[in-house]
Amino acid sequence: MAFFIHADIDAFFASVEQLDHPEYRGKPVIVGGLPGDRRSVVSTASYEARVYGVHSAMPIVQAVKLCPHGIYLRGSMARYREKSGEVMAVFAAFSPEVQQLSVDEAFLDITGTEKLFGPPRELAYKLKAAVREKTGLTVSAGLASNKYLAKIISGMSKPDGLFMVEAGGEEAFMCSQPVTKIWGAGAKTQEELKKHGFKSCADLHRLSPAMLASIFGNSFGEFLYRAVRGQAASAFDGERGTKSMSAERTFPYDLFDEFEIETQLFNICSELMFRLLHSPYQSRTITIKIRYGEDFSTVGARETFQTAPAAFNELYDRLLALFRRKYETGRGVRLLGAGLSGLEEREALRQGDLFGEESEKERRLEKSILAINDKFPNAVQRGRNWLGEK
DNA sequence: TCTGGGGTCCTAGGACCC
DNA sequence: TCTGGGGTCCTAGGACCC
Repeated sequence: MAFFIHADIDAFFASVEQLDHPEYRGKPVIVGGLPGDRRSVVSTASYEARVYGVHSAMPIVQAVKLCPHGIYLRGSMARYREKSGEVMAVFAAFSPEVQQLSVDEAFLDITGTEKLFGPPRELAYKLKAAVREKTGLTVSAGLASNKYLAKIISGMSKPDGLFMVEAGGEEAFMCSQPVTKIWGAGAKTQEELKKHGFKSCADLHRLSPAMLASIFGNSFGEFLYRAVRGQAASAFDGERGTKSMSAERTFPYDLFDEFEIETQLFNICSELMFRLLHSPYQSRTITIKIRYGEDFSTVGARETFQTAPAAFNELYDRLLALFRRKYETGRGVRLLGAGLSGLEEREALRQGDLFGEESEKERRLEKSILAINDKFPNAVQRGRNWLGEK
């Protein structure tokens, strides 16, 4: 009998800050931005802050109104990644198969670990205790016969929670839940469900696959059919290699000056190239993304080339050309982004690269330039600004 | 109170080839 | 003289998640 745990670190970013700064403990901590930061949103709020109604994705300005005396922080991803690694290492001691879903959560396949750690509930207690002892953090756990259900129930008794659905009880459990608990049905789908009068999962459970497909489409209909039976585990199956890479920036104020916009594109491109060169990937498909300030509308453009860009300049030239084609001159730019998709392992691509050696030299040169840029973030930007000043 | 940044997957339509 | 289907690759946009 297969069994899984979904383990989720409680209020992760905020908890790390409280761990690193004892003076923050017991106080409302809000990670995501400082009170003056326009257009920032809350990334994580500590439980002390949630009491005031502050939650993830809320604009910082709104959080400040609800909780003016809170401790506001921009946060440090490098630190969180480090701490995440510590927690994942603890997970790995309890299961040979740990599937990390994001920086703060993972599935553990605990099938057949009974002899080592006892029955699932006992293992979960040991796991939680070990995480707390080794890292100072608390996790909430969901235990079920499949990943999908484990994921749904790990959030049912936060923080420091443990919730289990016994084998055989999956369907009955889901039917007792409102449709809002369906993971994978977000705001738009909830609206749609409400419109049709579906309140609980039991309402959906009554429908045939064909009926669900006619309302929600084949793919999503099938997903819902399985979800309300507590069986949508396949949502987490399959290979999970990296498929795309992107960088984007929202500006505190809309940008109107074309030179400034293109300078920002240059910076975003540098960041993307830096990450690309530190990855094993290469890509022939580039994407740009523009969000206009006046109506928050977002447009994108994509182009696939015969070859992957061999050098930074080539990537930038391609992105710039695509941007100029798409951008409606005169409109204020709120967000600018660049991305690479259809990522392939670099070696495979290099086979068809006639100028492999030349490119390799250029790549090495650029790697060092970008490394300098990484240490002195404004060096490259200054260069471009200087070039641009008449 | 306007609404981040990094991803994944799905849909729909067009181009092109057989 | 009008018009098949299937497959593949590509683009734009949107829903969703943490």
